[in-house]
Amino acid sequence: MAVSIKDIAKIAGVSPSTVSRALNNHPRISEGTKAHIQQLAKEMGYVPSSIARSLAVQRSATIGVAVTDLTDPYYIGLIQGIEKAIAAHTYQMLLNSFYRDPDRELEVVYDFHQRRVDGVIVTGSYIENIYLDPDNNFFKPVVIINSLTYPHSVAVDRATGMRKLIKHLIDLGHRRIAHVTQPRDGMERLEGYRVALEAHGISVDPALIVPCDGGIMGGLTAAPVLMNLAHPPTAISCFNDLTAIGVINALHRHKCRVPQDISVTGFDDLEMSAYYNPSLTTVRQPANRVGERAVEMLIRLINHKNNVEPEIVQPRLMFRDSTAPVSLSTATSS
Amino acid sequence: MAVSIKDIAKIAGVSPSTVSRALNNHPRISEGTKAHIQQLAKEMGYVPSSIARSLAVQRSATIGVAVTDLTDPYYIGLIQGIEKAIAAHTYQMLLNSFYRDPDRELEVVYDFHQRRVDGVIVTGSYIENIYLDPDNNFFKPVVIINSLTYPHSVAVDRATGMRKLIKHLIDLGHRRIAHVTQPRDGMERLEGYRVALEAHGISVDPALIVPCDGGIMGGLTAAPVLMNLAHPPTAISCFNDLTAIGVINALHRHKCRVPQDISVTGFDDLEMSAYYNPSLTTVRQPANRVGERAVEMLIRLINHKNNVEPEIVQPRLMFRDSTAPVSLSTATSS
DNA sequence: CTGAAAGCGCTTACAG
DNA sequence: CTGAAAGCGCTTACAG
Repeated sequence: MAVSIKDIAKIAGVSPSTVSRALNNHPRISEGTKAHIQQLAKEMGYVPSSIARSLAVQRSATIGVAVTDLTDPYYIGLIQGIEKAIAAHTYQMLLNSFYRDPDRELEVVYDFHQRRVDGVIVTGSYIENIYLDPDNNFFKPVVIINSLTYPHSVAVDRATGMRKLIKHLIDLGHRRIAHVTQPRDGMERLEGYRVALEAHGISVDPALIVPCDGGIMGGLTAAPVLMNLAHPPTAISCFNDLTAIGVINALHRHKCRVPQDISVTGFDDLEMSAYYNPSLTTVRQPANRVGERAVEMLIRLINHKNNVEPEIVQPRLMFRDSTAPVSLSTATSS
Repeated sequence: MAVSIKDIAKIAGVSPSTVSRALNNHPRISEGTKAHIQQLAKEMGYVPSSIARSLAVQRSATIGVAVTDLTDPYYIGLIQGIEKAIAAHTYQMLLNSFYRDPDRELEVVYDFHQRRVDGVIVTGSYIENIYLDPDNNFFKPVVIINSLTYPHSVAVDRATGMRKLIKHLIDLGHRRIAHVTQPRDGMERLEGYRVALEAHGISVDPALIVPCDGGIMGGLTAAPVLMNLAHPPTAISCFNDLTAIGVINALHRHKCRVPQDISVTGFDDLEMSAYYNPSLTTVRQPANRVGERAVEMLIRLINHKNNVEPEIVQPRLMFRDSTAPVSLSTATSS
């Protein structure tokens, strides 16, 4: 269909080998023929086939990225960093989401292998052990984002982030602090919450821990559950910023003011969160940077550098307007 | 490196052709050998090479997607729809952004052609004429999202959306209506703004039209410019929701209440916008659906169906809490 | 139902 | 500096 190296060779009166070398700036080729062939290629509208090249050289210059959820802005931040770094290294990105379905995750990564990507990145894997098992034919390196156990991973220390955030609330005088958790991905944060409370001699009240789906809707449904408690919280720490926004919306409907009547915290620090009303106190996960680091790590692995170590990055607290000292009225009434 | 069809053939004692057919469920193959070979393939950890297959069958089952800006949630909505539809058709997606750089757009699409994608989708192209030019060797179909002139495109009628939105403001009594525009991508919306004003006998005041970058920051800087006018607006229509959020933030800093003192409108209807405070009056662009439609159209083109016509989808107005009747004080003072 | 052969479009060690 | 040949891992028309 398209013009090939052979077509050019025929017209130029040289061998295909020569055309290939001319096009690839091979050192041992006369300047004359090189120029001529490159000119000819342009005229003939030659577009090299990377797929034929990939077959010959046994690398595709492609990285497969399997992402947890395209609907969650946090993962988008990861993708931004990944895409930028991949492009900077002149790779291409095959992108797929698996929407928290382990079977789909496996399918996607298997398909990446069929397509002979040079490596894969997966965010929030549910099946990381499978990648470790040698007889699964996953013969390409895979880097996992946000695993604490996988050897090739870059992760944010969320437990510590949440622990500090809860400490902030305690310092503000809060004692009844709720946590809206996401059962699949929120275990580290929940742990940080527990550790912080216990470190301050506050016992964990199971009634104050409610599950959510990780989106705005989850916050919307979680808040009423908490506010209808006989003994409601004075602060609500949320799985992420989206949940916090849902919680704040529900609170407003309950005529609860944030932060005057109740404090609310997020997690992620989405771009929007600084401009929400009230602006969100939250934990910044440096998603772009984590994405970039994952690509760097993967490329080291692809190039068989063996000095790769798991990376853990510390998140940073962002104190803003959605938290305040516990209000006297609420605190005494509780 | 990995096991190939030939390896299997050797062990099974059949020809590679037979292995290929067994693996592909070819009709004329005995059940016995088929089962045996499939079993063997599994045992040997065979992972077929789609890249070799692509070379042989001359299709890659891959679609290239070039997207304007990965940082803008509107485009993410498009990508969600695209990814879903691509996966449903068992294609794979190669994703790249070009961040509004026409040269980069061309590079990306050229690279897609090198990789022999079966088709490409580009959002908000800056170089659509190039795709039309027959001697550019773009021998694969390309569908453009949001072009009004390209023959294979699906677009939202933004001019009409904006026109209706402005009419809504006029119906609320507003006469001094500003528009925060984005010079590259906002021309249709600006046009809708103009047409609406003129249709109601309101002359367009150039001082009320200010440019922005399409993000929150743009709104943040545009609002003060408008409020410092001798004759400030009573309503501000924004390029998109992000801009509106920036504008509202800046307004709050100016001690202006939205919508009591001034109305603000967005465009896009991001998920967040219904949960912003105040919730945003805006125009919904059905990004997911547009993305899906673009994939459907592209696949028709790939399969050489010739009944493809440009699609234009009508957006829908979402009336919420960021707009209100013009306040008497402000209106009379102006 | 199965095999030998040619081909997809490149690259690259080996000769010259 | 250039060419002939083999190979990357598949598919598929042509015979049998």
